[in-house]
Amino acid sequence: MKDLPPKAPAPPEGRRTTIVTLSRQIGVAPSTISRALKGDTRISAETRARIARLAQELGYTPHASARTMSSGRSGLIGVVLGPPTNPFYTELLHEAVRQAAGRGMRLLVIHAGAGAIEDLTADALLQYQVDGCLMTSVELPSHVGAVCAANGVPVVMVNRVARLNCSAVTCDNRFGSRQLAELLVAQGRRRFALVRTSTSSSTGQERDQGFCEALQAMGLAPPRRLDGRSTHQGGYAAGQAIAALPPEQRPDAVFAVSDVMAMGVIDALRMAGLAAPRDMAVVGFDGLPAAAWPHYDLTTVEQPLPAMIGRALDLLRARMADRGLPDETVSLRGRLVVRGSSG
Amino acid sequence: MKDLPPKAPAPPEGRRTTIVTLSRQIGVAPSTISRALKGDTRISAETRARIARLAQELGYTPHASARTMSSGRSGLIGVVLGPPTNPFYTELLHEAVRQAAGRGMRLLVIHAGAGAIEDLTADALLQYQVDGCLMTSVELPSHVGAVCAANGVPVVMVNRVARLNCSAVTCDNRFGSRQLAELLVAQGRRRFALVRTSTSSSTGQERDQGFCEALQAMGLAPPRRLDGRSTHQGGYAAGQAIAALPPEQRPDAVFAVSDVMAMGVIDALRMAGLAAPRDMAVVGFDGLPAAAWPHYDLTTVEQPLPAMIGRALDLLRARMADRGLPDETVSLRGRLVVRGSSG
DNA sequence: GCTGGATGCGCGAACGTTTGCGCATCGTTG
DNA sequence: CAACGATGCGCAAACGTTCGCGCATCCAGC
Repeated sequence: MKDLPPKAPAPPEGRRTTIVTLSRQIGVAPSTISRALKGDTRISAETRARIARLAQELGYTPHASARTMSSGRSGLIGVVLGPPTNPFYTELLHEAVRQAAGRGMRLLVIHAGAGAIEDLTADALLQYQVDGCLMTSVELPSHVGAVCAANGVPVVMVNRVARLNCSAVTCDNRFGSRQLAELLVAQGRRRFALVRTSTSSSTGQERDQGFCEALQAMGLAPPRRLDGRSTHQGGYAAGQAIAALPPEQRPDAVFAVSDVMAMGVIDALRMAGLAAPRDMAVVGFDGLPAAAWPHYDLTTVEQPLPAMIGRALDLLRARMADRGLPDETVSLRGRLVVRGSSG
Repeated sequence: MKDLPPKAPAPPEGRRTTIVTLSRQIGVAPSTISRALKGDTRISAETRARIARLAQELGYTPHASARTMSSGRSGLIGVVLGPPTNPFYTELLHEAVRQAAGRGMRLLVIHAGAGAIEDLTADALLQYQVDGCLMTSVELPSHVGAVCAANGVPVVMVNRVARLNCSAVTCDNRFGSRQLAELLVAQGRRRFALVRTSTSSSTGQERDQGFCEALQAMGLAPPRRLDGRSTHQGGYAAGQAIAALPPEQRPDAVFAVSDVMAMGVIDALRMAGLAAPRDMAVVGFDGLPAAAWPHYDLTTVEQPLPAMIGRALDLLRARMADRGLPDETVSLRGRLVVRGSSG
């Protein structure tokens, strides 16, 4: 099924090429076609080859709905996406689309954005018989979770710890934050500020805690905490607040628990005439492409997004094949990327 | 079908509630249930009410695949999304998700990113019988277009002029750019630079032309052109190049044909010790939320995204109902948003 | 020559919905 | 009183796949 020749986009005849079309032309039963195309070895290699050839010649494409009807599997993965204010979700979606295609899965966007999910929206899960669900939103999409649980649809949370009955894939937030703390301390920084998230984001909490524990372990005072609301604007506001502090109270290092907030901090500092790392080190977490821009040159922990999505899809696939597999939580270590902003 | 009460997430019995379940309980034929739920007036109002009540009680949800099989319509809209480097596409996706849900449509992500679309990916269009396709990518997704055309799937391009046989919804790029040119000239700017896109993006071309025509009409010299590659980084590089010019050759105004590049320009200027609008006015196009940040305070033309998506979905819906409607191109005027960066 | 297992394939039901057509029943009109 | 048009609903055939069985055919072994 690899390098196909040009391939006629559509059979000239009005009707779609189906398994029955093929079966008649070859002279075997439709069930044989179905099995052959799946590579069932009970069908002779020769017959399989003939069928594959004809299928390609006629531009046969399986009808997903028909398959869903009879097999119960749709090949669809429902996706619940976080708000557009954090580019991380955009990266995540792109990676998910890319990897899903390679596994014969498609992404059905159930919901995108910050708001809660309406019942009507969540119904898509049932209507389209999604095989699994990928959730990335920071907020807990209550109804979707309930629907999935009630219908045995496996759920995997990405970048968020599991709630309800579901699996999860996250970056090792504590470890990453500890690395950042240790880096900063090694650079000589001693007075810390932490820009946290306001929502009950588990990811934010873990990064917060990991950082503080590391400071404590090194015998340092806990950081001054500011709310960054998970957005650039929130980080900007926090940066302004920090810049407005009298110099003797100013931290010499700022950890924003997500890159997008760290960028806000940097921009605010710069507007106030301060610069990272000259006046203050700034570090983030996520590993957004933008963190690498010379403008930010942000030290951060890069989440292993490809690996995370890969594991998430694998977890889903395993649970589609065998509901009843226990929930699983996977934590992957990110990569500390030291750039200029940390001094 | 509005304010539903809590609604049992799933019927306790193992099997899904179908139209047949309902028909048996009510004592009418399945076809009657089907018609009643669609509000067919051939079914008496009383029967319809009874059916609606039971359906809700049992938590009936139509089976999308079954519907697709028999009616040929899937309720799915294929989406081809541009690269993650331009936040505009993220905004677009979110708006599309929001509006599609309200119309009983769902979004199936066919492809996301900058690269060309593989045949295997495009096959999803056929497999899932998408009713229509929304394309936003800057690049021309050749194969998808061909597949759609060959199978009578209506296509609407958003933020891109029509090619092949399809409709399109765009912002009035020429008009918007002209407004920007006139604004800048009114502010006393005379020496212009234009940061354009390298790809053969129709949108970029139109904005470029609109701006230049306006300058010409006002008797001014054409702008110096730089390539911004449609990314922040590209804009940044262009900004660096501009900042590196000897002062007497420097433009006093820069038009980047998309906000994301304009932001790159601003960041580069700032890094070089220059500032907008003090040393140079900078304006963009798109109306990204980020343009409003105090950090950028970017004058721009805001694309009427909600209206654009709305029109796009309406165009699709009309063409699903009646293939054979002629292709249509809709151009909507954006709103000039004057902020600080234009001086 | 008969049993026994591969090997290779066909039969037919099932999945849940839509939809064209047709058939009662009822009230109205000529 | 017969003919007739509404009104309200049922019948049954699709739609394209999958999958549990079951049935030939063939070859080997006793």
